[in-house]
Amino acid sequence: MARLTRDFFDRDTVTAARELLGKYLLRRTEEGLMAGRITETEAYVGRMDKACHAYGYKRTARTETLFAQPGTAYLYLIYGMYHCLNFVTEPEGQPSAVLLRGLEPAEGAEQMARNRFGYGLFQMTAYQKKNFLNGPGKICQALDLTRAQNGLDLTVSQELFLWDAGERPDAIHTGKRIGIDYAEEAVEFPWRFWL
DNA sequence: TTCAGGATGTACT
DNA sequence: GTACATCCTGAAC
Repeated sequence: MARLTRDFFDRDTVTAARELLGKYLLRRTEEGLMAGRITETEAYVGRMDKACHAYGYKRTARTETLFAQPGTAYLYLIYGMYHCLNFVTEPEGQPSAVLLRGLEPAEGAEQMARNRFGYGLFQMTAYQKKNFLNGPGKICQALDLTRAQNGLDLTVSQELFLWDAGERPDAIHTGKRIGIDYAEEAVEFPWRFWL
């Protein structure tokens, strides 16, 4: 029962991606507190992974955050209209991160629904309920996360952080990552994890 | 339930 | 100019 600290992120990215399953993401805004249980993640390792924005230590304005200290939030705009949230891992200077792909609502679901659809839980269709937070863009939309949160230190921030509630996930599934068909041999890396 | 197509803007070549 | 760690809609099955 504690906040995740620097040492949680300061290690092998694939291990961190697995360990994040079952942990809680907390988001505080003026509208209140929102929280969700992490159900799906992916690992990205710049050192040798062609799917990573910082592959081969490529340094640009966008990838700069990936080189930051572990426990930093990396957010970027994708397809011109969505955002993706990542947690930077490994020692500073090793550009690596875990992408958040799935969340199970735990607190503030009403607000998440409003952020996502413009109306409350009660008015959501069955289809919308089933596909509520099962994608990186959906999560950022629900939690009101944009590039404004890029670079946040998750170990000290009061608006975005992670929490270990002491739960032990039972079965962890493993598979290929989504949406990286351009990444050649890295397409096959089994670096996607879900409950 | 699956699939194709379009939306939309920024980063990088 | 091209590609992109996505999502939604509508049509076909």
